[in-house]
Amino acid sequence: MIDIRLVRTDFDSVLSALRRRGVDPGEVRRLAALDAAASDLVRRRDEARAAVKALSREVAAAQRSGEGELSEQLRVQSREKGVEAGLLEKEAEAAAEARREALLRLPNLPSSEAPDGAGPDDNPVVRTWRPENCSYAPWQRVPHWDVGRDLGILDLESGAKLSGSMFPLYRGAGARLLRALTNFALDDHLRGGFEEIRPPTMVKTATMVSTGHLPKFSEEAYHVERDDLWAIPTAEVPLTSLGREEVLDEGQLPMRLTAATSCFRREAGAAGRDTRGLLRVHEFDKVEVLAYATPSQAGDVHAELLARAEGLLAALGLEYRVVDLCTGDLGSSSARTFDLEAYAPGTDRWLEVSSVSWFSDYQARRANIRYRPSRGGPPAFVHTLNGSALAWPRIWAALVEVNRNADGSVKVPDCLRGYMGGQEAIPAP
RNA sequence: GGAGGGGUGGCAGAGCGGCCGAAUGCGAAGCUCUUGAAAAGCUUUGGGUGAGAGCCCCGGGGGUUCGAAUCCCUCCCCCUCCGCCA
Repeated sequence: MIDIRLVRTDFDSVLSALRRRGVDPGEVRRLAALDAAASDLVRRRDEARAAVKALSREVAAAQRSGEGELSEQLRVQSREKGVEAGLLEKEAEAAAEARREALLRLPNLPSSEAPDGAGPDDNPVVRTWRPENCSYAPWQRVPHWDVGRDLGILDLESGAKLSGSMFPLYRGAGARLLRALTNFALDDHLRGGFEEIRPPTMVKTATMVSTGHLPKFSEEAYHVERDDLWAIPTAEVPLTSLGREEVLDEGQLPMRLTAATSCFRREAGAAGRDTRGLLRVHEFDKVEVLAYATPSQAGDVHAELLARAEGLLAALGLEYRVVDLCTGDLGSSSARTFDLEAYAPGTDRWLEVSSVSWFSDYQARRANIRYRPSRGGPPAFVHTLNGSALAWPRIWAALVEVNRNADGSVKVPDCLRGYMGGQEAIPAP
């Protein structure tokens, strides 16, 4: 959530920043009004409570000095004040709740550097990278579901038999390729100074709420009712919640974390889209990078996370482009996001394989993640950043399409061979 | 799953229903002393909100009371033992 004090002290800039992302100015004005009402009630409630406390002390004093009658009078007065305070308390709570709801509805202020735009079509491509001698021959124009089936490394039918459509099953070298990708990426991030985490994949409701995945997106997540646990849609959920209610030392920042987990998405809103192959699946593996940083570090860390994801794509030899999400397409928690899209020649599409976001203090405020400045002073909210590096099904798809040889076999990228027992290619049957 | 024990400030650890937002110790910061350091002594040292006075926070929520860290209910979490188990 954004800082309510900004709404009080700098209303106009909040208004214009949110207007860039298409927020109705009326929403912001309504929030300001709710805030004023809530503050007023809090003040009146506190005055009533202060009176109760003062009277209570007088009751005690009167009792000590044996003035029974006076004590009884004061007791009655205090009780009346207490009733008044109780009523004001209820009102103040309701007002605070209304304010909180309005506040939670507002998205983050976009970074001043985020490009303006109304939707996905307005996202500028900031750069494109391609390997040397990059070209696509006819035998690379085969979609991965055909390549995978022909080589016996992707068995979508069996996945569907076990769990339903959009639950892929990889086998043989296909499964090993996934494992290689995960080890390759984790090792790379370890060398970059990241701490490897293996978090739980099922989390409590409170954990989903603190990252903003609930209640808004409950339709998108798998829920185990008996135990009231949620299957994580991304490792961002447990990793961001790691810092929940914590006060970190500034010396620990930036704190860099990486985790490989399965991710689960119901894709309820995307029924019928991308139903073929690996473009959209209910369960997939992903390596995530995440950082907590001070506000002054955040810009560099954002660039660092982006560079890591790009580095992996380049090492894998995939042509990719970097897209700067415009204000109309930015996720609601994010101040700035770069998407990475890899080119898959067989399906002839740019596949979103990573999303690298800077959330400023929006998530940290909601999850209460702070740091203690080493120069002293009160704890301040950290900035959170995260990125996928990378999401494997689409990478897997792009890889088998790009690396398909004329004879139907698929070349294993150099960087993965060590993780594949030296295997240079997945042979055609 | 069964039986017990426990959740208090950065940590450890006290706390008859009424100067308790909280003793004490450790840790940390500042100062004095010292060539410097150690030691010693003195001082300071939780968070939220608010312009401030104030108000709130002793695992979460609710209740009793003029007044709750302290009493009651409830939920959560942790620990020990037993059982089961990859």
